[in-house]
Amino acid sequence: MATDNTHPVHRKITLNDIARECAVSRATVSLVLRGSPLVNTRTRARVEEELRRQGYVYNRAAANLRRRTSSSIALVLNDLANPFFAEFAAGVDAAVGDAGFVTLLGCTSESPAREQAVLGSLIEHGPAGIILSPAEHSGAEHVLAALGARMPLLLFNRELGGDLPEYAHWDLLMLDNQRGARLATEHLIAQGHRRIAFFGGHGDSSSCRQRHAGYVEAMQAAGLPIEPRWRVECAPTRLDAASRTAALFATAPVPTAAVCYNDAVALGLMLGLYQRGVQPGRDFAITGFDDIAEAAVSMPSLTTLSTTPRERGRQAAELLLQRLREPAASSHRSIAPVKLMVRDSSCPPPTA
Amino acid sequence: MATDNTHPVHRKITLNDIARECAVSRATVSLVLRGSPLVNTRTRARVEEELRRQGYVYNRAAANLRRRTSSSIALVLNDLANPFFAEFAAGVDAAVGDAGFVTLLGCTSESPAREQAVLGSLIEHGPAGIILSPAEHSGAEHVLAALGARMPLLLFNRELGGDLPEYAHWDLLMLDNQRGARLATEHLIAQGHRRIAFFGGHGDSSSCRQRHAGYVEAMQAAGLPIEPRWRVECAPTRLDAASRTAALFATAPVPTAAVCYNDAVALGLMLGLYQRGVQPGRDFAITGFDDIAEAAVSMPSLTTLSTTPRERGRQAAELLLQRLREPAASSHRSIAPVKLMVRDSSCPPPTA
DNA sequence: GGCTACATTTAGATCGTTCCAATCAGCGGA
DNA sequence: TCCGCTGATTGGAACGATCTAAATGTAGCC
Repeated sequence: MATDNTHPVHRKITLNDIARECAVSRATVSLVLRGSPLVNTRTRARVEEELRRQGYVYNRAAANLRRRTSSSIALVLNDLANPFFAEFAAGVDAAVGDAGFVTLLGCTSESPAREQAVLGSLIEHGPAGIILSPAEHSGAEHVLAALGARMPLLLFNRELGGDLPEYAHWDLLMLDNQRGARLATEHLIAQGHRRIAFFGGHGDSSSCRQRHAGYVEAMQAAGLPIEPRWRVECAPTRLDAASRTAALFATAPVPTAAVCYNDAVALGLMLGLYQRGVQPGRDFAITGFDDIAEAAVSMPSLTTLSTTPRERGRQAAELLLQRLREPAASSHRSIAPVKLMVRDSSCPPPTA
Repeated sequence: MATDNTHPVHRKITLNDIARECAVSRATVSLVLRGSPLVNTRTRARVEEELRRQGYVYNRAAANLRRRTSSSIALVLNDLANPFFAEFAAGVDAAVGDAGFVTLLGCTSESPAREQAVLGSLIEHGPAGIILSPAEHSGAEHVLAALGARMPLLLFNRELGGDLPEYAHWDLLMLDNQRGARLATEHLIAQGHRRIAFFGGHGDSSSCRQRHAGYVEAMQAAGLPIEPRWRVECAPTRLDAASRTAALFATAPVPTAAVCYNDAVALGLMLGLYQRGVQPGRDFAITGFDDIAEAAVSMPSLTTLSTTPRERGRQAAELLLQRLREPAASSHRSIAPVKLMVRDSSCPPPTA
């Protein structure tokens, strides 16, 4: 709980040092620091000069202690190495910084146990609020145990398993996965495809379930068949996707297009198609999800759904800051829109 | 300096609350928290029960204030959205967390002005030390102005321009750019190439200069010619690299291989070659630098230099922690090794 | 001179923790 | 009975800032 692995720090210049040297009181120096109009112009100048001269640095921790405030926001991510979350983190940090807060970072590596430990360690530093992208299979009760119900929390990207206590005002920011996959599917249908597969991802991932639901929705609305063998699961990596390509072509009739779980899977599928002598974007249509950097420059360029993770980061930070302003407001669910980027990979079906 | 954009926080349970309820003193509760052997087993049990019951959370800021210690490390990056730095950050955070510290994050977006602002804001939170990957063109005097000379600092990836004050014990961790590029070039030479280009990157980037120097070193050691027109500059992006491909083939004799500044450039060059009807890995050899995730699954797979950014992150954190243990030790420069990953893109030259 | 009004400054308590020196109970030995 | 010793506990002063209420000086006015 209070294990000791901290480290002593060099002697620092304090308000007292400045006050003594200027022959004024601590309080006056404090007023100068905060730009109060109460202090005389001449004293202010003297004090400011002395602050510069001694290289004073403000001790925000001490101020926060006295004022019972906080100046940090914790950001807890399931996977920082994923470019999507890295961009998201950059967006969060920018907005958090603009608001005069600082970002406390924590990574959970998709482990609920680590998530609980990280949360427990971070709250001891007294953040004003927390942005959490939960680890897969993380439950509400763990988060509640680590944070208590009063800590302002914004959940990003995934819902928590288990029951939310209704007295916890936790906000939510999700991608519109379902609508995105529906848009992609509708686009393929409009191109003339009728046999469309849903490729990649795992059924136990909530984002994958939502995207699949959007696909089903569009197919049903168009009266098109949903063949179970056109639902191919794989890990969300290029490599695994490439190796599962054959599953699409096992038995006739074969699909002419695939809605992929995400861009990594889509690019892997492209690779797999090339290896079978099928040219994506001419013989077979593909859509992705995420609009990662490579999507625009792959061969063919990839039709996909743009999620603008940096924007999402800003939005997440702003939602949390809003919550800090009104702690008692009822909890808010936001669904971020996604945008279909039509490129070359979503060709019409070959006219047989 | 002390602008007010913080936010009040809900009433918290303190040592006093626990002490009162257990009819012991604050000091005893504090001893319990820190697992001191001084307290009686029965009182300890009573206090621990009460801590749990009231959902006490330790206030590390207050403790740090009293003990004049710190429990955070600041990590300041020029570009978090870059997967290389994202991995690096994940490594830093893991090691920092293992040591019982927490990571304060800051992004500078390659702007020296922003870097100074971010550093200024972060030190007010009293980190024990700082890991800084400087913005391009950031100078030692700015960093010194923001931090003072006593703050333990580890520079990663880039040196600072301007003069280092010799009294500042700043440590350094760099990639072995020069040796890496030399290895790649030597590998191409061993494959039989004699006309080898250096492709991509900008001359004002120090990592690019180092890599180019390694290329020159290998070429000269082998007695091979270095044609100025085989040094093609471009932005380190796939798109720009693809569009500069033609520059390699402007005048005969044309090169049969290229050492690329990094993987993004190498993948862009592949794209550009395909568009000219040249097949990389058969008609033309390519090497990259970084070993990003796609390098192993591109077509052809990319021979490149692995920099293991997550490992570098751990290493950076550990170097800084070591410095905290011995603040007065003389400054230390570490060069991280890179490893040549031979894959399909570095074919022998076509036997004409 | 005595009064109020205004501009500036300040002493001292406080935030939640840790540290130091002091206290206290119990017990055994001289 | 007195002394010293050990084990357990504690009061009060820090840490570096802020806040409150009160003090100080200085004019202006009758």
